[in-house]
Amino acid sequence: MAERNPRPSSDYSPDSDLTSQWPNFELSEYLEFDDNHWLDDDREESFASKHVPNQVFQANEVGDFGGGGSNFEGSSRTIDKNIKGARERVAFKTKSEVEILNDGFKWRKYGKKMVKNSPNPRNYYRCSVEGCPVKKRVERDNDDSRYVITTYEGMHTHPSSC
DNA sequence: CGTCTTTGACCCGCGC
DNA sequence: GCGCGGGTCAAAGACG
Repeated sequence: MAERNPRPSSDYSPDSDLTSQWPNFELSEYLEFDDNHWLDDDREESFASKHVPNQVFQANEVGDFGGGGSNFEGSSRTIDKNIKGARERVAFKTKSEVEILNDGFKWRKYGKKMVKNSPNPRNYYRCSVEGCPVKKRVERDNDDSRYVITTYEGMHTHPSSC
């Protein structure tokens, strides 16, 4: 475990470099967190009405995830609108070999935990930028280890670059 | 040198 | 009241 991922440290080009790392990852499912009803009891049927049916995002799209816009709320769909608190939760089921999906932000791992429901450990990431209350939870699917479930919590209060 | 990673332990909340 | 689970923080170490 000497090296992790070819991750851009300070400045990277969300054009060619990213393409090198992320040729194209398949966003299998897009979960929306409002209350707490996600793949919990009914699973797919629960979010089947709002999930993205096998949408393939190009590397450019990934860069636009956080680089172009601000957060997912203005880039994807209506994540907020009537959230009672201030902790937006968005979960993405991504098909990728690595769990460190580069969304244009720098994340610092602050904890790892083994969940009983999955043979895979759950990783906790936090935005390296001070003042950014954004937290990320990465967990591998217990059914399909080739899928990674990334849960974003909070909103970025700073631009990913510039 | 600075930054990030890793593991363990601790704490809190909830359930029974 | 106790137990379990989940989540977070901290320190040390390693690497670029």
